[in-house]
Amino acid sequence: MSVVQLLIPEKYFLKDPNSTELGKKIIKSSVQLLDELGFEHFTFKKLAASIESTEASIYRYFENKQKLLLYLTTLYWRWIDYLIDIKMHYFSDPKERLTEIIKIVTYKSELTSFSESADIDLSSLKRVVMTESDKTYLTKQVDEINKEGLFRGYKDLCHKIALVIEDVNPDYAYPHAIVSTLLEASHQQAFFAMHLPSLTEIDKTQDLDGEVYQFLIHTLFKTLNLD
Amino acid sequence: MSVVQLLIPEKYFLKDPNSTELGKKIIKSSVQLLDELGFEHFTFKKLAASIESTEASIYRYFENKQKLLLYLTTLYWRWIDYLIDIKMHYFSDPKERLTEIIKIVTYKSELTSFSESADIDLSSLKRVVMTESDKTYLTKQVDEINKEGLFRGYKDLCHKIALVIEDVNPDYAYPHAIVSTLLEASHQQAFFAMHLPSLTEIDKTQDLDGEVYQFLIHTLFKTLNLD
DNA sequence: AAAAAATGATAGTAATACTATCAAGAACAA
DNA sequence: TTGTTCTTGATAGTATTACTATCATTTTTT
Repeated sequence: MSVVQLLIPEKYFLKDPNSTELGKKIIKSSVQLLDELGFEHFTFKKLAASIESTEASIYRYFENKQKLLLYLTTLYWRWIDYLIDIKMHYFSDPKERLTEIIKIVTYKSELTSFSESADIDLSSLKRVVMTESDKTYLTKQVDEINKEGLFRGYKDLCHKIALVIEDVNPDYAYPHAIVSTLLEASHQQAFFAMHLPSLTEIDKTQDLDGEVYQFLIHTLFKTLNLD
Repeated sequence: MSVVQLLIPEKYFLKDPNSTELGKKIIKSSVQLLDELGFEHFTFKKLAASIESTEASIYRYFENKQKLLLYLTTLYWRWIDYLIDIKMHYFSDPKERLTEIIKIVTYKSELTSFSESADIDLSSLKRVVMTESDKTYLTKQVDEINKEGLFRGYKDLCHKIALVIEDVNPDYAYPHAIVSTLLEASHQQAFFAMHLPSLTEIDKTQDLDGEVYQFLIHTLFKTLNLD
């Protein structure tokens, strides 16, 4: 089994967490703790305690918890991006390609074939991205963070999928808008199914991922006239 | 000109901010300050300073800033809900009704005819809802808050619109899901246009509200087979 | 005029989000 | 092998936040 290294550029950290044992522990444990506590109650002090290190040591890797979250979400999107690249080798029909992309984005099971040096629990990471990733940009510092290039991972992914959409329907006017809408919806609808069920028909007692997939495919195909 | 009183039930506050002058100042100023600082940097201490009162006094009205945000977002959704009720008197064709609803949701100018005893800047409130409202539910306390009934305003609105969708196309399987998706999208796409333009075709240098409207209408009508 | 309610003033606490300093141990190079 | 550098740990300290509590004063109600 091959080990994939997703390269995260250095603008995300002060010291590369992938370069040391402590760094890898920070990544692995932060995913767990974020999943458990949520971003608001997650602190570097608690993280330090959980890996038997110190606050000061963690601050040597990441400027603050926002940057750490940015690192983790970027890792997630880069990895989805990578999975898409691989699958695209096996499908050339743009309609099929679109279907496969939506599968990768929605199904937990599509994620498993990934292993990083700091072996991260991917279900946890997905839950963290689902619940916390919007907070990376819904802040007064968006423009600043954007200038530093820290939303690159998400933007690249969005653009990659938009190109497939242009391929399938060159007349459609909103390829990027529909991609960003549906990427967000994929997380939101799953979240609603679990916590605010009256906002969606998707039923958590059924096959949640499958239902989200059906909803997204239906919306996308109708919108792009692919039926 | 008639003054509309939107009733916000008492579960949102400790003391009704609409019942006193100080309370109205709290509401009015909190919208301004939230717009200016963002939720993370907004504190009751700063709010107290801005209205020349004290932290302790504000805590007599609201348990904490999350509850205050919940109050404000509910005010916003209730008011959209109310505007829809009015407009529905003038339109009986469900397709037209849908169009009018999307207009209310997207266009700033549709909001103006509202005046509350604590005269709130509606453009500010809309910006606050756009940027901060997701944070009311993206938290570990969702279920608890939901049990208290504090998402009622948003859920009621979503259901009201879903009924119109069922009216226009009884065979469509996801009325609530598409409504929650597009309500979220209406804010997100405007936010992206302003801060992360590569995620959308919507152009802030053009008529932003109008373009969001076009995108939503297109997506909705295609999805529901209304063309 | 008395009672009750609302507000202000002040103080205090635990937790958060850092920054700084110094010592100890590991790795690595000459 | 010794010396140097790099990494981590230990500890301390600061400003701010998110509250809670108490008591005095002002305003409103009866």
